[in-house]
Amino acid sequence: MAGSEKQLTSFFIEDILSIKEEKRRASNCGDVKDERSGWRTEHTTEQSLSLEIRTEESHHDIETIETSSPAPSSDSTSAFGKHKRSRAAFTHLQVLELEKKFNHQKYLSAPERAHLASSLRLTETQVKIWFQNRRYKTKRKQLASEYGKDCFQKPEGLPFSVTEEDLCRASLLATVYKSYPHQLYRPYGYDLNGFVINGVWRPAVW
DNA sequence: TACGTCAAGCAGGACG
DNA sequence: CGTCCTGCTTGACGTA
Repeated sequence: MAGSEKQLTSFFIEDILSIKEEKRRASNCGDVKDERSGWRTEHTTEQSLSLEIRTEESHHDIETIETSSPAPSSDSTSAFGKHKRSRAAFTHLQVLELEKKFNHQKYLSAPERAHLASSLRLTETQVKIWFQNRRYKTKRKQLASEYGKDCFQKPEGLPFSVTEEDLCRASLLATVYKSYPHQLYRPYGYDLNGFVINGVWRPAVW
């Protein structure tokens, strides 16, 4: 088994275990997620769906769980008509499948997105936003680690002692203040370890 | 209760 | 002009 495949498999195992643990806690303690938000309880109960997914890696494992993700088209206004934003919580299995797809390709075509959305009982917009956020998250982490590495290579340049964690946090702040040159920004043409053809991410060795 | 995480909102740009 | 992208920001929620 290849290294990356092994890593992916262990990731799936961890996730499945965490799902089981969450289920166990839910059955022991009851649903406490919505204690602080009556609005969310009402909303998600209406929108709750049963999700059944057979993963490619574990064909013997069929998980049926409740998703608390509300459809974005659902009404989320208060009695005063002021918009109140929801925050859908995707299930572990939904995230698992999204991660699996993201691991394979960083960008989805419209048909791929539609297929994934329907198979996960999500909207296409939710899948699109998830991939956008996921790419941004990956980039932030990459920038953080690179920035941290650079700083550790020149410890004499720092006026005080800092940990690697501090540097990672600092680099995140650096992105906020747009510290990297705008000229390096290539919206569609690149990714961390590959490139994009017709909106579909391809690895560098593709 | 402060803080971290993450889905969704928003602005602005590229592209067909 | 519509769609999708990046690069944040916002706000709901979990947790230490």
